[in-house]
Amino acid sequence: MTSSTKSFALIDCNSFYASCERVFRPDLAKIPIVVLSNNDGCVIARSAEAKPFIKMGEPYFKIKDQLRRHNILAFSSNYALYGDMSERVMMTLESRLPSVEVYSIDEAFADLTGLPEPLDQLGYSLRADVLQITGIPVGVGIASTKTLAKLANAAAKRWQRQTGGVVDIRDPERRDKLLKAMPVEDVWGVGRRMTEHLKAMNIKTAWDMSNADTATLRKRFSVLVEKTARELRGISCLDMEPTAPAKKEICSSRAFGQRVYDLKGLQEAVASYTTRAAEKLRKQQSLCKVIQVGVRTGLFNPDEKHYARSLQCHLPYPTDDTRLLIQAAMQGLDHIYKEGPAYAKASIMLLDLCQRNEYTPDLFAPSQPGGTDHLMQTLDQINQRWGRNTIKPARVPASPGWGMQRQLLSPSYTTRLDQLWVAR
DNA sequence: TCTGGGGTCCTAGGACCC
DNA sequence: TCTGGGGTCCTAGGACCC
Repeated sequence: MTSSTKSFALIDCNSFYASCERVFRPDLAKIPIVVLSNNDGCVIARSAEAKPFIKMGEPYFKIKDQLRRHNILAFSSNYALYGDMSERVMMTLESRLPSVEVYSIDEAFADLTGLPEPLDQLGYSLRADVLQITGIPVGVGIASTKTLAKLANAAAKRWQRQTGGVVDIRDPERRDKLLKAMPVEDVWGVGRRMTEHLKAMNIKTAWDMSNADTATLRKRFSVLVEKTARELRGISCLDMEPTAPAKKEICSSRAFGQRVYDLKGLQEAVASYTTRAAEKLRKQQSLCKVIQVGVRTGLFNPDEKHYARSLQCHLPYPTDDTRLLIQAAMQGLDHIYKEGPAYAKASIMLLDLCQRNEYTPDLFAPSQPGGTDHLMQTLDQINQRWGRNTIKPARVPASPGWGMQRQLLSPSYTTRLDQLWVAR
């Protein structure tokens, strides 16, 4: 028996959000850019030119001077634009590759096993095609396991000029050379805490981890860490997941643009988030048995009194009806609301989900109203066609006082007719 | 004044059962 | 001194990802 070696690629967009902002602003090609989180809170993406000056996660208000000094342009995040650009990139990859797994908004794995050599040439042509069709630059890492492909991709990014953005480490010699050059914290699945532990065990590089005793890793940490070490050795433990499984929980949570002090404001926010979460729920055709509502004050201002509560409410039967979910969330909110605190954030979680077609109605459950399915379907269709919140629950305000701050927002070039490019 | 949002998986430990 | 043993299920919390 010969074990056939697999080939994986990890294709990753460079500075994705920043690159999206540039696609429709060619004048920004050489200008450093950062993209901010919701409410213009902190930095979540940086173009290559901005990286030397600005750290990831820095609060915007703290770095305004630095941005000005280095002529760095800041943008509010524009998820309508990024989501749409992501779809274009993924469709381009899917049209050229037999098996693609969309891993995140800016990354995809591909199974290259059995495709004609040389695979690095395939990598170069993917790069060129995606750039030409979408305007987004990508890097490609190729290896015999997913974890190694991630590492190869990191190398393609780090040594972009030398590698042309494509790195193939299927050759064991090249693989080992890279493993020795990469610090252990750059390994996929090794975060900050794990890095500390591993370093204490004298495991400092990816190479050290690939040679570590797997039984010890499993015992001291978990089976995931063990798998990571095996994958670094070239033993594939993580397979492609071609179709995304249904989510097991759905969350909608957001910090407010301004502090909220009254119950009415919280009710509006909770109703809005519940509406969003219910849309996601119906999109994957699930029903929800438990809804959790939470509120909290700010985390960082020492002058504000802390208050945080959350509560789970059990629905009488699994449902995807926005109205029932809002009703339950409102009852929960009543229980955890207290007058006084300066509320900074509310959240909704839909838990204990089941698939619509797997659900067997409970003989002893309270009688279940029929006929709401069609209503929710129609609602979704109208909002899909005419834009989010064309039809919405009365409690959801059109422009709430607590809404997001996005003062540096670029136009939604690709998803809004009224914000298209204008040719003169 | 101003510090993101949305997920997954694993493990330990408690509750409970026989 | 010694205070059963073994199993399942659930939950909270930790760690990780982008």
